[in-house]
Amino acid sequence: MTRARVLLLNAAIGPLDYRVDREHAVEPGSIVLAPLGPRQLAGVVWEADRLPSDAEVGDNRLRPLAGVYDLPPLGAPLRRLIEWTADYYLASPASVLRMALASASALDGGRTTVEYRATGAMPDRLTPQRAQALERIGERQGLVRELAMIADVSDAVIRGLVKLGAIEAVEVRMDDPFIAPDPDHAAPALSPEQRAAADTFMAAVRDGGAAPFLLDGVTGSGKTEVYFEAVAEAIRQNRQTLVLLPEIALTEPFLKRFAARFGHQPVAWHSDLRQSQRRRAWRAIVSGEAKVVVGARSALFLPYARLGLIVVDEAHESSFKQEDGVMYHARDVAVMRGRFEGVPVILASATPAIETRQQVALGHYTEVKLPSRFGGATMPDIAALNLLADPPLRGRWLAPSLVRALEETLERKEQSLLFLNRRGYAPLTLCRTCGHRFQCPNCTAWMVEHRLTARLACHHCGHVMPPPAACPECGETDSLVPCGPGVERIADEVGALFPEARTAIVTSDTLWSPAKSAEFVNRMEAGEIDIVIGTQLVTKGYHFPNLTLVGVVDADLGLSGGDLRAAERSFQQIAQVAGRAGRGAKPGRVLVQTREPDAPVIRALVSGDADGFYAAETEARRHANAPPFGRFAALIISSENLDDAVNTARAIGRAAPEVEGMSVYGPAPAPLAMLRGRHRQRLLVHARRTLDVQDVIREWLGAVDWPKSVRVAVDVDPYSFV
DNA sequence: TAGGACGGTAAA
DNA sequence: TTACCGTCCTAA
Repeated sequence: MTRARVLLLNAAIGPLDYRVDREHAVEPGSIVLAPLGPRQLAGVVWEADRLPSDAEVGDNRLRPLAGVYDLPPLGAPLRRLIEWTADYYLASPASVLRMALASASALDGGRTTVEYRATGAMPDRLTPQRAQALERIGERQGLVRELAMIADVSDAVIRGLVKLGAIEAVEVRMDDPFIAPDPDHAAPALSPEQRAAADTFMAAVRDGGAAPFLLDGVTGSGKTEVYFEAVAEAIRQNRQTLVLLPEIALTEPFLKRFAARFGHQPVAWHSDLRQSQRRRAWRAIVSGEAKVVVGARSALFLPYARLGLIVVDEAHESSFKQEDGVMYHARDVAVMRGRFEGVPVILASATPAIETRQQVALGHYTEVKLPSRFGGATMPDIAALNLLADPPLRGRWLAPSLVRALEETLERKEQSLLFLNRRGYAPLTLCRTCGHRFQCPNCTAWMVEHRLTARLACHHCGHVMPPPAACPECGETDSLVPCGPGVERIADEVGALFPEARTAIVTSDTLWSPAKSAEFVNRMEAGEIDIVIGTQLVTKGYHFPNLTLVGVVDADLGLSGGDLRAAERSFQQIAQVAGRAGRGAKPGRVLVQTREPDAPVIRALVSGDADGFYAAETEARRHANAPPFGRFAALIISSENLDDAVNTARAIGRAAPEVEGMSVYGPAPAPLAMLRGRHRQRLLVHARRTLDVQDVIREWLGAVDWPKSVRVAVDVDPYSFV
């Protein structure tokens, strides 16, 4: 008898054994439907055939599989990736598998409809209507009503012919096929530097085999054009390409750019797809029809039929780190998938992460450099503005010299960008009389005032309230003051300074849909905007040749807090936003407002000494045994009940094993002590690189029990320490 | 004693 | 995760 070990789409249970009946042929990877208790669940065969009839569950207790889907089995490399991800990030294999089978409705088949066409057979009794119908229909195919219309007979005549076998029903796929991009549609003229880089990647795609690359090119160097050549090569080889982008908001400009190069858009994959779009995309990916897929990190686990290349664009972005559910880092998992599938992986960035640079230094990744801007554009000139020496007016945030620069840029009819990584109008509302601060009831966070939508909002849980007229504490009216600036407040300031200037606020609040994003790009390109005020959303991906001035409103913002990556992240963010300036023929200028012009980050940005900055940061990390030289894991213990969370965290802390090369800190309230109504405690594990922390933690947590209401999540290689 | 809330556990 | 079962409690 045949046994199959099946991994079900149920995060709470491991693989279960089933009986495979004769009518079902399965192999490892087959997507099947299996009975579980009173229900049926989709799953994937993990092992088949040669399973021993183990004593644990005897043959007689096995239930038969309910069915096998008419889909290609998941390949061995993907199954291995699922196992590796579950193992490394301490997640259940089923929760990783769910990302691969991301669309339950796609398993059942694409959307179809039934049409009718003549079979060529003549009915026994050929009435005049029937003869007329068959003659006029000819080779045509359509719905009953359409055929009746064409033949100018009633529906009943057509249905009669169907019954007699003169017309047959055919199932027709309703999803339009995706049009394949054309690798030779509009191949650009590349600089010699770009050509050499492109040739390297094209050779890697042609030769196949795992090969991680770091494409390290300054902002405006034309990295996209270079990896597009690798994509073109993959298309020619009839292999699929996956391009990962850090944010959905970036897909829209990317799709445009891709279509200009390849004649057609790639297949998009992200969490905002409608169910029908998701099903259509999933099936196209599985069949191999989708030649190029561009997506957010979740596209990484899809079952590509013939994967040939993975590109991770803006690979340094921390949004590649998933912060809930399976807490994986898409950049790192992409490299693993490339290894298992035996395909090249290109990590593209102007400001690569220290972890990635270290892989290059160790010889694990090949670095390909583009040290100069494309088309003769020069790197922008970056200067620090000391806010202590040249302070803004009271109640203002733009220093006089930045205001002058904006004025000059306006006079030249060029565009400016003001960068502040804070959504809304003001991050805190305070009562001047009693000192009351508006805090989110569910989170340890202030309520942020949003004037555009007229409300206070929590950026962590989405809690909103109308703007208060009076202080809820002391009842005082006219006593509430907004503290600190957000982009909306800067936009107000710009409006007051330059009433004639046309401004646009660019944040996830204003560019919440692809259409809004496209509209912004169009207005920018048409010169209908003079000054953009934006959050980190505008720091990457955009290419506006007439944008020549970038102002960083508060460079010190990212440096506060004890995050081990704070300096690196500040550097990347400011370097990226600075990179928006002067990408065309006109030179760019960048003014960075700071209270600490002598901080290493600011000095590095102004002097352009990225290498020196990275070298010092790397040395500091090495000294502190921080990643990539040592490793961290965070245990987050959360519960709606504070005592339960605290007690469980203490119990876990007490059970911490003594392991050579590993220290455990805490428990202590997690940096966000309350989030979405749950109290959070944290233990931090710091270990040497070579230690198998996952194994230690698995064993450690396996020996501790906690109430059902308490959730314990492990964040391996955590990114957020704040 | 019926019926509901709760907690533990099996699901192959 | 979901379904089911036993236990305990309350209302009748």
